[in-house]
Amino acid sequence: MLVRINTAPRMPIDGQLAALASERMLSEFRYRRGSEIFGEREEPEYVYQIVSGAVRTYKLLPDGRRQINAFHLVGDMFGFENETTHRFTAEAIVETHVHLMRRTSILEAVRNGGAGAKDLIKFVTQNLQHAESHMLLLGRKTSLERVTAFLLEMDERLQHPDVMILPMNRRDIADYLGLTLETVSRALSILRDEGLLRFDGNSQRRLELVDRGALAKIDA
Amino acid sequence: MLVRINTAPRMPIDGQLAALASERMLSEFRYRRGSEIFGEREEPEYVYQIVSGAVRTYKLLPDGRRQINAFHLVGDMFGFENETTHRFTAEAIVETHVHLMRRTSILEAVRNGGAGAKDLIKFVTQNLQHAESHMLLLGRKTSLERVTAFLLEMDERLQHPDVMILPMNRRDIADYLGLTLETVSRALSILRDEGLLRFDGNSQRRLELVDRGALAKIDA
DNA sequence: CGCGGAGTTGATGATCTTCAAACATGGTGG
DNA sequence: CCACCATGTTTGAAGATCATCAACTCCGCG
Repeated sequence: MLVRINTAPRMPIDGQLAALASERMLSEFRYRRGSEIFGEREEPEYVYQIVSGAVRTYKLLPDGRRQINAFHLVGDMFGFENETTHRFTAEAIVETHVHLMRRTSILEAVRNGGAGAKDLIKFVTQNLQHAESHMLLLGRKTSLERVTAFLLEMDERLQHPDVMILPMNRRDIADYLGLTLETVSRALSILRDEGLLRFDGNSQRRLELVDRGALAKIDA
Repeated sequence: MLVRINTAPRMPIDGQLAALASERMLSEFRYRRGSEIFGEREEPEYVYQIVSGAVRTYKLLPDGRRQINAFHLVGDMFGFENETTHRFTAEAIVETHVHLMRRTSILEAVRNGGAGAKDLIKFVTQNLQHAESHMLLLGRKTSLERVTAFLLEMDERLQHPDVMILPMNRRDIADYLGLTLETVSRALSILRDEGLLRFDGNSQRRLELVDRGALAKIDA
């Protein structure tokens, strides 16, 4: 049996602003694992689309508590701002290649009243929808439900691969779900012990969802 | 000394879509305290602007856990959807008067490429920004920080009244902050005991922020 | 191989929730 | 106009979940 994994074939680029993107693309850029792409409160200059790799965007509290807002995977666009400052910090989770385009050229396209405006509304709306369902998760779900929801979200975004390869570590997952890394680890162990989930071979980053139906039932 | 309170003078209507709204307004409508304005998964027909009163929008989990997404106050618009279903339920917290306009007429305005598109992007972006900072609150702040943040948010939205009159009860606040009503009550008691906050007269819904600076320091 | 980051697991503890009871508030009708 | 009642709020005690602290193991990489 052929095993699909989620790294090998580069996924088709499908961001809502793809048309704008490809027309206005400036250049490709590479970020090393862990490096910052832009910082919170910086002035936005570019909009980014991921060619390969993965990115986390997050906010920090003064004492260092971190809330990861979103993970951005291959094909995703991020970094767009209407306002004059970024609302997040963005970092490459692994070595990441992106396409850059100038923010101003996107804004211009919107001003010129083309299809750009509608695409942009859709883009922002999708971010909003994600944030809304994430608020429900953060405000009201248990740790087991959160971790399950995370797995199902990744599964869907990676198009249900046989083996899911997670680019992020347990701390990233924890900071996305409003938990600690230990709690994430324990939840994964429970799901594994219940047979809903299998770690692939030796790696704790490669996992296989054995029973998506049962997982969906856990995620309230 | 003259005491400003936040109910008396009807605030100027200032939603981002106000221009569209006033042009296309259909009619005024009244909702009784506690009544549903629209339900999650319903097809959106109208966009609403609050003339008087207050509205909560929320999502429910199957077992009844509730996450209130936002409170909408006088002048605020809500209920706009790009998609074909509402993503929330909306209920009147107190007796509420709204202006209705047809959703389709807004969409039309956007399609026609007027100023509508830009206003709409701004509107959706502001909702997104609110959701993003609320994710940080829900994922990473303590109960005392959450309640403090709530008070400061309301204070600002009501334009720093001397006496803040909250339309919502403790359970609503709790479901907004991802807490229980008891925890909210305890946090308010702490803030009162520390002298940062005063209950006005007998009512637990009328309160005065005595030391906004100290409150801002608590809200990390 | 061995080193260091990452992950798991266990023990303990803090915060928040749950359960419970008492009290306050504001609207209603006698 | 005031007593009454439903609803809302506070406070306390006990319990659950998740966080913290700690030790150990695993894995990937040089």
